[in-house]
Amino acid sequence: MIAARFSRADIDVVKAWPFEEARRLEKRLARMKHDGVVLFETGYGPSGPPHIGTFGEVARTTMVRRAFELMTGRKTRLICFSDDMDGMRKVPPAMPNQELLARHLQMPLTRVPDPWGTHPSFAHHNNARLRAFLDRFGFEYEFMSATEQYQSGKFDATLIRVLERYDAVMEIMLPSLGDERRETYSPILPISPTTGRVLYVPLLERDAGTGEIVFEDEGGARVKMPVTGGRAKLQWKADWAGRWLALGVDYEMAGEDLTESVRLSQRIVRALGGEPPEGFNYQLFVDEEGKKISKTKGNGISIEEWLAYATPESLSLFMFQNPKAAKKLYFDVIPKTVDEYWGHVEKYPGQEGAKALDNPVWHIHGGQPPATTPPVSFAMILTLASAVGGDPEVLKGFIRKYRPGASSASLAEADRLAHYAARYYKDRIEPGKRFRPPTEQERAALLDLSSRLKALGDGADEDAYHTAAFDVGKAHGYEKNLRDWFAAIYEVVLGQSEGPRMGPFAKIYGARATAALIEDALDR
RNA sequence: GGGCCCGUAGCUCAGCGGUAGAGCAUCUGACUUUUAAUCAGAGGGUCGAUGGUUCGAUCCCAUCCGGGCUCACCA
Repeated sequence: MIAARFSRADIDVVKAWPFEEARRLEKRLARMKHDGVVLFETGYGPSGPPHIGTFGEVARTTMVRRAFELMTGRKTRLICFSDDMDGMRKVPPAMPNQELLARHLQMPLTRVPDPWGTHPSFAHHNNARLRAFLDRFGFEYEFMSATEQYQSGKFDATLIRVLERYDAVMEIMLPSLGDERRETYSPILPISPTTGRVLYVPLLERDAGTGEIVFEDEGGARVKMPVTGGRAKLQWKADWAGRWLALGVDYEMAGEDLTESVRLSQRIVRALGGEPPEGFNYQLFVDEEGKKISKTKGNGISIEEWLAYATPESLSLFMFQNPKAAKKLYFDVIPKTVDEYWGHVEKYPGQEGAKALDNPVWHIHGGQPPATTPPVSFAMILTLASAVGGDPEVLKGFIRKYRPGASSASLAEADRLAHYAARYYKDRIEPGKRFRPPTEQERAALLDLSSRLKALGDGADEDAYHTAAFDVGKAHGYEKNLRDWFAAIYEVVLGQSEGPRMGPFAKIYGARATAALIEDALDR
């Protein structure tokens, strides 16, 4: 259906990065003579809630996936893999039941009780949050749990393979380790049969033939047991490599902070006889000053904040743009990104072939961008909000005044934006408002305007209010410079230097309400 | 210090071998009951710097400068 619009020639010249990625993936598959279902993966660590980086990774991976599907017509899957068998290294702060968590340190996250008591484990709780999070954006994916994979035996063959290629794996890993860890390192971590903790202990003996290892358990006993069936797991870089091999992952991207890990995991998977997936390192986000975003410092913005003030599509656009550059993630980019998104939506229907495929909205919507745009820009709604305050209903009224001919679908989009704008105004603009006191001349004129508005009442025509505003200005000495009069209204009453046309404003906001606004300002 | 990534107009980005582009922002003009609408127009970049390859480089190569990440442990 979608493909009918684009020829192979179009697709071959598209420059948009998801297509560049798809081309690299296509080459990999050709090299491997791989003609099955193509597997994309993203990883998630369930020791905390999903965050903006989680969104970015899934969104960007999905963009590559859709480009690849269009390019090749092949079947694909996206696995969101949760590392929920990892041991809990430390108690995550800001959570209930700290002492309960503390008692389960080093245990697999699926063995740690849920501090909120709503799920079978801490990991189950966070996994559920991940899924709810991804579902909220409509991502198409399959969730996969490390614990389930290990326990089901899906990774058994890979664990045995690690035993077989143990020396090669160690040779890759050891140079990357510090002296202390080098002494005790093992790519295979047994789960203690007595305490249930993930053990970071050396393997005293190993037998690839029987699949058994010998290690010193907590308490000092020498234990011999098989690595299979969830009794042991792989450690980090070997784990990643093992997963690629066991699942047959074809594409996975990672943050640039993981560049070195990716390199090592690639070498390991080769040592195990596999082929590393295609993928690239996207850059991390920075704050307005170009500094790394850290949760403890609280710089930059969180996904919750972005979605409080703007649409998910705008966030997707942000993720689409320039993934190889360290992008500045701060408040001022939000409104801009929202309007850029609509600009791209507007252009899309008029674009053909490669041009359309280069358009970010093709990628944001997996080839099916919406046809409707709001009748006013988000910037416009924000300025409106800054004049009339953060009441979405009032904003909606204004939008209909500004664009009487707008379709209902278009207005629905604007209404959605109005709610974001209202919130943005209340949190970000209103606190910074500065009202100046009126001069005596202005005070008299504003009082006059207030009483005339009250006299006209709420039912009058907007022209009547507008005329009143001009009459008052003329009557109070502004006949030659009415601009100053209006500026005075905005600065004294609205706390800003510019504002809306007074007639429509009074009509929609209400004549009495406007009068009250003026009187409040004079009482300030 | 080593490795990887990035550096195009005020901002966000596109262009990736053939006389510098878009959106937003800014400024000007029009609409004469406004100053956020709308329309028309303008200014603004030695494409981080320097060398090299080429008839020709923002685009290729080298070096340098600036920024980010990474080089105990954990993931």
